[in-house]
Parts: sequence; structure tokens; C-alpha cells
Amino acid sequence: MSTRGSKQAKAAMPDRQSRESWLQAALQALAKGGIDQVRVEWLARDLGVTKGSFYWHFKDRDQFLEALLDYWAEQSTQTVIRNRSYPDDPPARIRAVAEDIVRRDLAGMDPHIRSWTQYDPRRAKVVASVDKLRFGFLRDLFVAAGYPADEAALRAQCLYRYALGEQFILARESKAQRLRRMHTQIDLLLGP
Amino acid sequence: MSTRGSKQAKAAMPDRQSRESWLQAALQALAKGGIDQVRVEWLARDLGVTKGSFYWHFKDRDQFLEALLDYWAEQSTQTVIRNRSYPDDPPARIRAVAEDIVRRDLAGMDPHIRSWTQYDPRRAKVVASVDKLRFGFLRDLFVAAGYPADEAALRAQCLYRYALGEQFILARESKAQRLRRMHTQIDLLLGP
DNA sequence: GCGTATCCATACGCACCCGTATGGACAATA
DNA sequence: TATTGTCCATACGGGTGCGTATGGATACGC
Repeated sequence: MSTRGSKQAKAAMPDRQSRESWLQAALQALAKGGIDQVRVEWLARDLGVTKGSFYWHFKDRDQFLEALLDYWAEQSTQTVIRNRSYPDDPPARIRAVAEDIVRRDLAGMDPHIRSWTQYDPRRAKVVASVDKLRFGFLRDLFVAAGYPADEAALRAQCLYRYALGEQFILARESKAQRLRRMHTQIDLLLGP
Repeated sequence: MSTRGSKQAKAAMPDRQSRESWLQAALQALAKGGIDQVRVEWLARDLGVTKGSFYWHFKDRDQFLEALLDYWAEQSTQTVIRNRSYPDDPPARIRAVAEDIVRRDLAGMDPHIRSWTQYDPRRAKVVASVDKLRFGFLRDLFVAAGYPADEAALRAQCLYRYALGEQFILARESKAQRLRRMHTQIDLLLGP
């Protein structure tokens, strides 16, 4: 973005990139087709620059991917933290958070992230910490709703797994349908 | 496997491969690290042969990957069909099927499959058909358990999403814990 | 205006993997 | 033994993406 200038216009500043703009582009590429779509030269083309920029900002592709995973973790954490400002009574907050998960911008990212990191212990650790944080947030909501600790944990894990699985269903379904079913799920979890 | 002979032993038959042995090896590689681990020459090394074999059995890598997806779909379908022989009353069958999903050999494959196929319409169609079949099976069980059609569908979708999400959690959890929580989930779905 | 720092373009070598071309090893049949 | 069919080894060409080396361009301090 910024002042998108043509390559040889006398205008000004032909698009300088930052570390974050590279990471952002990589995240988009990752969301579009998995980790093997994250190629240095492809990102460069997307950004309208050359590899020269990349190798100035980053040591190599490995280090870049490491930074990318951290970047994703941070974004995902941000989403949760943003939800921390949701008010109202606990059941309503649970619904709001769940809806946010369905609607969120990072939708569809999880399959790629988990396919990528599943069998790399170091990377899996990062994903696990994100899971832990998001789950902990849900669990606290159930605790606030009046369930004892272990009951709250169980129900939170149910909901979290449901929300995760939701992203992997490729069925042509409207968001309204998804939300309705998720509400059904939540009603069950808030029941007995 | 078969008679694993050294390259120049006078023994016999230095490991002839079939289409299926290639597909099987590819499935293992896919489960281990995603679709970009499925490389012709790597599989050849795993099988103890050279590319020559591959290009005799398959036209090229694309056609092979297509066959691989079909192969996976067939395997996944087999799992469901095998479950069709589960007897007893519907609730017990639901539990048995769910346990089978947790224990099954194809565990951990779904993230890679879905990361790979998500944005390729033709391939996504194959995955969607597998989802449809597995979901249909679950739904029928809920119908058999006495729920009206739409209620059964909702509950089956809840359970299916839960089971899917379960595979993506990297937490160090014992199978006993997973099963216990899944039973909790099922008890909720079999409730009101 | 000169030096310095920041950021990128260009060009190159290199490794890897795909696909093909060609011939050889082995089995089965006659 | 000759023949045919099946399956694989070897060698090669070519494309693609990674990393490096080097210099150019712009902004900023003085």
C-alpha cells in the first residue's frame, strides 16, 4: 500500500518494504495455499520488489518462517485479547466470542498452520501455546458462568474443538447456518 | 516389504513395486509432513527403487497426486463402512464410532489433506464427499437414536466437527483423556 | 555538498526435483 | 532358446527457487 508508484516514475519512493509487510504478504500466501506457497521470489513479486529487499530484512527463508509463525501467533493472540473487552453476562460473552471465531479474518488459516507445524516440535510448541491461551480464555468464561473448574475445562475443550473443526469443513454453507449450529452447540454446553 | 533383498544379492526379485505401494508410501509421507513431502525421488528412496518405477506406473506427479487423493478418500470411506457392522443400540454405536475415529490409523492426516486441497475446487470436492459420507453415517445414527431429522443432523454436525478439531490439537494428552472428554461431548449430544 | 545509513536491483552460481530416453534384468510362455 | 511383457536403473536436460555478491538509489545528519 502506501504511495504505490510505478517503477520509473519521477514521483517518489518506489515502495520501501518493512519486515512486517513481508510477513503480512507471507500470511496471505499461507492462507491461500499452505506453506509451500510462501516462496521468497513470489512474495517479492506480490510486493512489487525483488529478493534484494527480502535478504536485507531477513537472514534466510528458515529464519523468516520462524518469524512468520511468531507473527501468526501474535495475531491470533490479539484476536483473543480483543475479545477480552466483551462485556455482559458470561453466556452472552461465550456466544460473542464464538461468533468472533467464525467471522474472524484469520479464518481458514489453521489447517495450513497445523499442517505445516504438526511434526516440527519447536513449531508445534508455538501452536500449542496459542491453543492453550485461546482455550484458557474460553475456560475462564465457563468458570465465570458458574461451572466448577473441571467441568468448565471440559466444556471449553468441547467448544474449542468444535470451533477448530468448523474451519476444516469445506461444505458450502452460509454463515447463518454455521452460526445457528454453533449456537445450538453452545446451548448444549451451557445446559446441564 | 516382501522379500527385502540387497541390491546385488543373487537372492531374488529386488522389490518390484505396485501402484498401491507407491500410493501407500505417499500416504505415509503426506501424514508425516504435508503434501510437499510427497516427492517422486524421495518416495523412490523410501521404497528402495528409482524414479524409473514411478514413471512406469504413473504418467506424472499431478496424476499421481490425483490418485493419491482418491486413495485417501477410499481408505477413509473404508473406515466408515467398517463401522457399519457395529451392532447394539444406537447410543452405544455412536460411542463406538467416535472411539474409532480417535483411534484410527489415519489420525493426523486431515490437517495435511485439507491444507492441501482447500483452495483447489476439484480436490475440495473429493474431500467434501468424504465429509458428506462420514457425516451422513453419524446423522443416521442419531436418527436411529430417535431424534427427528433436523435435530439429528445438527447433533451429528456437532460431533463431526468436534472429532475433526480433535485431530488438530497438539496438546500432550493421553488417549484416555481424549476418550473421556469425547464421551462427555457425546453424553451432551445424546441428552435433551 | 559530503558522507553515511538504509533499502533495493541485478546478476550469478548452485542445488534440487521433475520428466524423458534408453537399455537392461527378470518372468512367463512357447 | 527365443520372444514377449513387465518393471526398473541410469543418465541427461531443463526449470525453479535459494542464497550471495555487488553496486545503485534515496534519505538524513552535518
